Amino acid sequence: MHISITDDFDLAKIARSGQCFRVKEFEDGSFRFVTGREVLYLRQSAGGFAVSCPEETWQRVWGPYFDLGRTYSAVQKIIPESDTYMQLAAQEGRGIRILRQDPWEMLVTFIISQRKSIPAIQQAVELLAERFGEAVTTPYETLYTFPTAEQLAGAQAGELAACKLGYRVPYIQDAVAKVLSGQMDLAALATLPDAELFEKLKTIRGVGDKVANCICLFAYGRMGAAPIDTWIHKIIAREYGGHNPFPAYGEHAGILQQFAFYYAIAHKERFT
DNA sequence: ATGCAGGCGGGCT
DNA sequence: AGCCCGCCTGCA
Repeated sequence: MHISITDDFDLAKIARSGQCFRVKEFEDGSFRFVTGREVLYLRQSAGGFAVSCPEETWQRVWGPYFDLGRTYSAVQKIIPESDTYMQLAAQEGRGIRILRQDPWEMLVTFIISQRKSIPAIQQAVELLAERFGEAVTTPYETLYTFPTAEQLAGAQAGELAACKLGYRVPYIQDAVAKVLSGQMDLAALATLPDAELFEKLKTIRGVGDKVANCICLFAYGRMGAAPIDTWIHKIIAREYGGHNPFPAYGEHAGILQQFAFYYAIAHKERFT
């Protein structure tokens, strides 16, 4: 099927923006995204995109996933002239979207992410999926779903450790236990105000400010959440004299944070 | 080879 | 409340 997207939308930038760890970029310029049991292949073609799913699935699953209901081009215009770094970052990051991903997957993935590089995170997530997820076969490949809490519940600590989770194993076990017991109802959390959602997520071991903000932003679409990782920390120190510029951007903070992050990793030399 | 990579928990002040 | 240290593991 062929679709058109009029707003800012750049697959390569989205794939490299560090918010999703299971996206695959093929040599012919096409991309693969996975959420739940749904797998999407798409590539840019003549004024739009060729997508592997039917219209119904695109509307129901992938439109929300790519946050197509929001106009990202408008965000470019709200940055004041005085914020020169953000102007630059927003220009460079134009086309990135904040993906609306599965809360459970984000919870586990961002617990894993601490003290790991992006390739290392990807590796651990793939190992988890291969060992505990379910196989899904497409015309192009066989891949594995991200394991549910139920699927991880039976895992021995040693099996989790074999997925290169290291000291995070008890954190993942705590997340599994809290979700299975109903103590942490991830679907119900969607109705909570931002601050309450944030605090509730932090009751899981291994979830601190940064990880909780990532989950708020990438799973619950809380655009005011602006996670401060080492790169954003460097940006604040180096470009803003230690003053965090993101809170002042309110409900645009999360999107701008993502632009700022993308700019930093694309120009590492400027921050090292 | 020390230090670091998209932090966090626990103990201390 | 804020600071410091240790921590699985892979990599340069």
